[in-house]
Amino acid sequence: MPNPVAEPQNLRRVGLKVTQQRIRILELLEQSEVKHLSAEDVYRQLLDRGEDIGIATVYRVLNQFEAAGLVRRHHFEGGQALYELESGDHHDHMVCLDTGEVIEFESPEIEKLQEQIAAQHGFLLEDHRLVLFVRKPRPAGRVR
Amino acid sequence: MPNPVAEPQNLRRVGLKVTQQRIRILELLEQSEVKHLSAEDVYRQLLDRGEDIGIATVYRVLNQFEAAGLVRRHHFEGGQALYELESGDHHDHMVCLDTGEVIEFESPEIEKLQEQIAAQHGFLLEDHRLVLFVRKPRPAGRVR
DNA sequence: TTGGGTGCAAATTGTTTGCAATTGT
DNA sequence: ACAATTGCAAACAATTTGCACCCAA
Repeated sequence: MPNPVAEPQNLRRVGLKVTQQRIRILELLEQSEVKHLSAEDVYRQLLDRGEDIGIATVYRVLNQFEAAGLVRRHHFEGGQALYELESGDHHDHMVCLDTGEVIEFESPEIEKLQEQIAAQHGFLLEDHRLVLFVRKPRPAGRVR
Repeated sequence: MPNPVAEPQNLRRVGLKVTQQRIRILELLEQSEVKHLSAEDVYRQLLDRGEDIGIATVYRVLNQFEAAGLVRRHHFEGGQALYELESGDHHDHMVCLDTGEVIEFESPEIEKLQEQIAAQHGFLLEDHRLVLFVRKPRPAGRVR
């Protein structure tokens, strides 16, 4: 079975007390269809589920999770930050400009090139952010 | 001579009235040593130069410039957006985690890979954002 | 002259923080 | 029991907006 993230030991492992709220947030991130959620999304969905939680707690917990490496924070387009569960694999994102859909992808080739470029400038690559903004091509022969 | 950006015709070309404020902002972006400035940076520096301008105008003008393709907005780390003159060439950025220094670089190979990846997913690449977070390596043999 | 542009202050949006009450260990 | 965590409301930071006045075309 896949290692479920919303497990008490995962919280203990990173030195966080196992509270209802933290478990609920992890569960939500894990179960959600949409993988990239804003703090507001998390808050609203938990309220909808009948959970008792405050927006401040959501922000605090997401920050702690990020610091602990449990989640990753993104700043695609639009003011708010989006959080996704840190799955371990390094993947980047493609955002459809028409639908807002977020697609994940991996490219070891690009990663390697990034390392090389950093090295060429005398730096060590610690992390990176790559987002492709894309669009469905107009089908051939189809015109407005 | 290199085509100066802070020229009336560049504003007219994109359908914007030629105002003192717009000219001043373009001049500042063009002359500034540091290429990536926040709205606040632009505002303060213009005030320091003795210009009479409001922060709201700076935001409005920078937004118009972005829409017109004259500047590019970035969201590296930290809350605020940074703006840089759109120079035409496609370059990406490397941010030093220790110093905050921003280095620009180009990589046609990475660009090509991006196109391929988008295509593999049935999309057309419209734009992208790539930021490398880097750090100076601890010199060999030197230990804390 | 006149519609776009500006400055000011107030309003929004997204996020953080102080503090008393609550809860996990 | 005791420190960590929570919820609320207030505080913040970055950016946007309403509106009366102003200025480039």
